[in-house]
Amino acid sequence: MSKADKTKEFIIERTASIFNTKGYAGTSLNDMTEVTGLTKGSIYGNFKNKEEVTLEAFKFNLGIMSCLFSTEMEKRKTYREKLLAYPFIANNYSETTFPKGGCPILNTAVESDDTHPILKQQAALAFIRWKDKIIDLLNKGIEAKEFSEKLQPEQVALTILAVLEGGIMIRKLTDNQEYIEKIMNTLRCYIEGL
Amino acid sequence: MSKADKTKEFIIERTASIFNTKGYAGTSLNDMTEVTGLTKGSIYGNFKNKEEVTLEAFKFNLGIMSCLFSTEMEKRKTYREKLLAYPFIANNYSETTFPKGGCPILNTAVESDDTHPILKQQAALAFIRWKDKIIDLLNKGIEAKEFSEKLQPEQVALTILAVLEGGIMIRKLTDNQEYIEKIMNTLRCYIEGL
Amino acid sequence: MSKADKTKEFIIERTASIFNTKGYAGTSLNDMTEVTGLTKGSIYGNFKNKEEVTLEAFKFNLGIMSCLFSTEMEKRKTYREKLLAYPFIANNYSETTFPKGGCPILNTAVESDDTHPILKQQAALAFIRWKDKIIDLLNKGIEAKEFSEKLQPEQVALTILAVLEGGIMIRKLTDNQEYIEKIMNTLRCYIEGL
Amino acid sequence: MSKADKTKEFIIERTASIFNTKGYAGTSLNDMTEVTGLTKGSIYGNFKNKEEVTLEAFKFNLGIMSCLFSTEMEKRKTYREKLLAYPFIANNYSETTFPKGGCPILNTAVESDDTHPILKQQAALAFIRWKDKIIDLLNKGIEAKEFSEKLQPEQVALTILAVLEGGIMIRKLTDNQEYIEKIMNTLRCYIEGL
DNA sequence: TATGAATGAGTCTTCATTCAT
DNA sequence: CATGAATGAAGACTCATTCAT
Repeated sequence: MSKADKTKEFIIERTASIFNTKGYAGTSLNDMTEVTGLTKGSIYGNFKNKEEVTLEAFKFNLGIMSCLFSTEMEKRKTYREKLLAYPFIANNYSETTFPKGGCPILNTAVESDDTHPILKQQAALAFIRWKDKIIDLLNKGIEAKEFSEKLQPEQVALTILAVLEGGIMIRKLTDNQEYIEKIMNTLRCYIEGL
Repeated sequence: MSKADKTKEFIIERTASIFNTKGYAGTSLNDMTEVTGLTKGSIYGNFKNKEEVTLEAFKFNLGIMSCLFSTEMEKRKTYREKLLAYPFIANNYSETTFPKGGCPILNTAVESDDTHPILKQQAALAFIRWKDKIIDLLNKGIEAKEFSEKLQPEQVALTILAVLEGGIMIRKLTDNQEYIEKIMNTLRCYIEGL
Repeated sequence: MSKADKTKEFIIERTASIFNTKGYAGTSLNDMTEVTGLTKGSIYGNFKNKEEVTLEAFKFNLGIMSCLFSTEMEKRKTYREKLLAYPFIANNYSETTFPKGGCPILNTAVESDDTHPILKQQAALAFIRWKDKIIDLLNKGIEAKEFSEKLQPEQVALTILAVLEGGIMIRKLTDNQEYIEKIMNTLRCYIEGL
Repeated sequence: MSKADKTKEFIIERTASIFNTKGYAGTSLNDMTEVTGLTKGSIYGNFKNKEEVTLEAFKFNLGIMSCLFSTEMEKRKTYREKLLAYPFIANNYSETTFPKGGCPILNTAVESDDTHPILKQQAALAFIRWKDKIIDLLNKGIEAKEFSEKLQPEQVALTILAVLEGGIMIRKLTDNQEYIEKIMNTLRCYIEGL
């Protein structure tokens, strides 16, 4: 890996959480220089734009979250148990493992309505991929006779995601861990009843 | 109502939807003068600073949404039917009735994490009041033997809100009406099964 | 005249000569604040852009030069004498009357080849108007039997302008007053022989 | 020729036309790396700074132009015919033979008034050499009885240059080939009448 | 010698805010 | 009360230049 690539990665690693906290527009070049210790010139030497940093930081945050879910899922065998990884992680949410600032998709969805169409598009894409992944799990679970045949995969997938995102948002808003636990409790029951 | 109060209200009415669309930080004084036809000086004559406008615009957007739900609820008699007003409205969501830009609580929750603590607090308060209102409905419904006695009001209320907010966010992100309909479908079933 | 208009005019007056000296791109906002004593914000309150200032400064410089020629011409009666105003003024060139930095059309022509198409267009327009004005004088002179009927107005007009601009450029480059005098001497003979 | 010299020459060759088009200040190091395919470090390895490149690029452009006139003149026998090479070339001006961007002396004269004294000095020197070369031709022509004895060599030389530069500038400004043809027509007559 | 990476002063522009009128 | 004009800090971004490798 070249030095340029190292610096790029370094910049992304350091800035990602600010982007996810202050918002992708609310994060300034100054924020970025402060947290990296680099100069503006250096950042512009490694990225074309603030937008490019923004986009890659979003991907980075997304990656952390995906990884978190994936590794937990791999530990689990049945499809039902795999799905239960979602409420499990959201419940045992911790700032050290989960991207600081919450779900990057949620954050981007809300922030970049008008202001940043490319980022919004990236987030929408990520969301749909996520949804399709859950649908895939559900279909496999149906095949494996784990879930009811009558189950409507897309509706279920969307519901799981809505509860998840809604829960994360409520936690972020109220800083009340109890709330998300209760919501995830419902989600667990919902999945168990599929 | 004094002239000052009228102007204040006028400013709020006009700016509220920009705030809910562009974000409370992303909306500039220039945006405000453009949409009101007033001068910056005039805005500062009626409000202490941008934050004050921000706060009142948030309240205004909140009011529109509350009103929407309340009037629909009043038409309905049983508590179950009252609760079903939520998925009903979210489903028949329209930019003319619902605040443009989506749920102000959700928006504020996401945007104002670090950047605007007072606004975040207001949103948190509004959320808790909303939650408590649903709890109240649930308790009354239990008393009226509409709902199961075993039902845990806070968990149910939080779940309803999570699905609602999650659904709105997904709609905002994907611009896909079908998605929210499916999610609200689940919510309807959930409420009907209480 | 409103205060805004006064400030605008003030800014133009003060900056015009820098633009004509340092070039329209080479003049920075800092140059402009220094020479006006105003802040950047104030300049942007009165002009949309640096480009807008640039364009108006060009017009201002153009105006000074046109005025210089016009007033000298009005003093003169015959068309031949009127044309002789050009070498006369270029000869008695002085930094106090003539725009500092030389002919704005010449300067703009050279500077804004690629970099500033709108400005170049303005300069080209000004040039053509100037040329047509000379053609008009020539035609009137022909009618008045002052000039030969065989004279080709456009060629003569273009020649006068080329010698004039060439002379100004040579003066600017060499800082040698003698040179322009010699060139204007030729121009005078040329006009006298028409 | 050492490798260093080769690289230097390569850089000059490639950058010269940008300098003459965008201006000596308007051309950035990035422009230079783009057009050469080299790195900034490499350019700084071969030249002390941007100014040095600037100066040599100016010389290079000057050389092209001089060469163009010289070779045309060598084909011609009488001094009058040699002088007529100027309007001939300016008339048959083509972007492939003539330095792109026009006469480097003219460009430098206009651009570098305040901003770049050394470059201006170089241009002034080149101009005077040019003028003296024409004076030389005129004197030889007088000796050879081609031109009138009464002719004032410096005035004629300056006039020729003024018309030439004025014409080139007008062409650059208006992009109208017809204009320069008319001007060069006058110049031809002027030389023929010497 | 050539490179890639970093620098920091500089560019233009927008921001929320103030205040004399 | 409302206005128009001014402020200066902060915004993103580009520049010529340097230096370890």
